Amino acid sequence: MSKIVASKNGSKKDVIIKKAASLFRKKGFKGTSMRELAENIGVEASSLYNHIGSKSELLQHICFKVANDFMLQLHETDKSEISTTQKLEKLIRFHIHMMMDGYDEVFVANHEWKQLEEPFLSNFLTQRKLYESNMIELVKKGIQQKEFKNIHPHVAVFTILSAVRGLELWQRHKKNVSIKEIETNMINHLLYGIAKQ
Amino acid sequence: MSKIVASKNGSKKDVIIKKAASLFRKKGFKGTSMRELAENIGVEASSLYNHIGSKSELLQHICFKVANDFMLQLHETDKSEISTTQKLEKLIRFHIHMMMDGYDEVFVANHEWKQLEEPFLSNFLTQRKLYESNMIELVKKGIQQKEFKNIHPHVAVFTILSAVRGLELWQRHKKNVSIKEIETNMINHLLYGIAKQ
DNA sequence: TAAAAAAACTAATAAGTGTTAGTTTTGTGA
DNA sequence: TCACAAAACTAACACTTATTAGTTTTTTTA
Repeated sequence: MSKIVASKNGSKKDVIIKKAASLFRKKGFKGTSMRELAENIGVEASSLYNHIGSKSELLQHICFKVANDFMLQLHETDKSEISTTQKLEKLIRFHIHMMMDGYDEVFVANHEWKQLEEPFLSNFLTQRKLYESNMIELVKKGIQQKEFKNIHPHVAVFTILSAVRGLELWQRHKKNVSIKEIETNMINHLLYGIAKQ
Repeated sequence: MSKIVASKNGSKKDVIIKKAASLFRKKGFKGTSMRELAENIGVEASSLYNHIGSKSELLQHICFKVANDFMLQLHETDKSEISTTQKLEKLIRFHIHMMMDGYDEVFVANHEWKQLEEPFLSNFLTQRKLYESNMIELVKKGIQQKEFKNIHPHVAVFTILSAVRGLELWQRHKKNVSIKEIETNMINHLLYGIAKQ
């Protein structure tokens, strides 16, 4: 019937992946059928296979694109000549912006990676672990340099990662609070706490 | 062949729900088949229907049990005669313990509620929103009473909820860090921050 | 120990899954 | 305008899904 419309900067495959990310977020990977995806694009299910290899391939593409983006930013931040506190702040800000700009993709990478098949599953988990280790090292350095309190680096990193990850929940309130406001408040909260002392 | 073994305090239905929670967490609701669930219990799929009504019913039971537990604790905490900071701390501690004791169930309630069917889906979301509003009010009071800094209550609550929710990620590191240690560190982090000032 | 109830079984249903084969339509460049 | 390639289509595949009906086995009760 209709035809998959390629947007200016992106192949038809990209259009499919974008829509897949949106549906996978809303209904989950297993909860989204290829027929449903096709219908949302305006095409028959079998036509999708002119552009992609398989359903799993879609998930792989989404997950590893996100993982890559975060990894890249981590390395870049690590190299830059700023204080450890500033590095941590920069990373937190990047998380916040990724969550706002690439909501569907980041969400899917966070929640649907379990549905990856081997060897992609192992690969993904390795990358994630590597990312975490790097952040922990950063916090450790901050403690050594007496920029941070004598906290448990592991717990601190997970608390931060979880908090920014929770920005998912913010999509529903986008209208009421500005990104800038969220960003400032969250960084203050995670770095300086909320209690007066 | 074999028979579903009822544990001392729990009907056979409870055994099924417990196993369902475990599988739903590991493989997702849609990713878990009734045959798989049955096999894990040691019984044919059709036999499950002597004890439960449907697959969805299992998810409903898990989600609303968790929602209820949190709601109850919130009300109880609200009534108790302690400072607002202490109330917030008590709630955070409850979240941490729920996550540690009822890991599978809390995880499923957090991640698989989307798969609920109406009217349960709406019902669940309403309850969650109510919980959030109550926490926001608590933080607002803390600010009025000058216990907390002049933060954005909405952002603060979501940051806290997200952080404790992220305790999911801790299951893999249970061996290396004690619960007590996580608890103390996380509360300090969320209330007082990590940066020296 | 006989009757009743509970809970297992086998077998089947109808619907839905991802994916492929083969064919027709559409768009493009010569 | 004609040939070629890209991308749509229809139809089917083999398999899995949740659930039901009907039957047999096991357990409980009297």
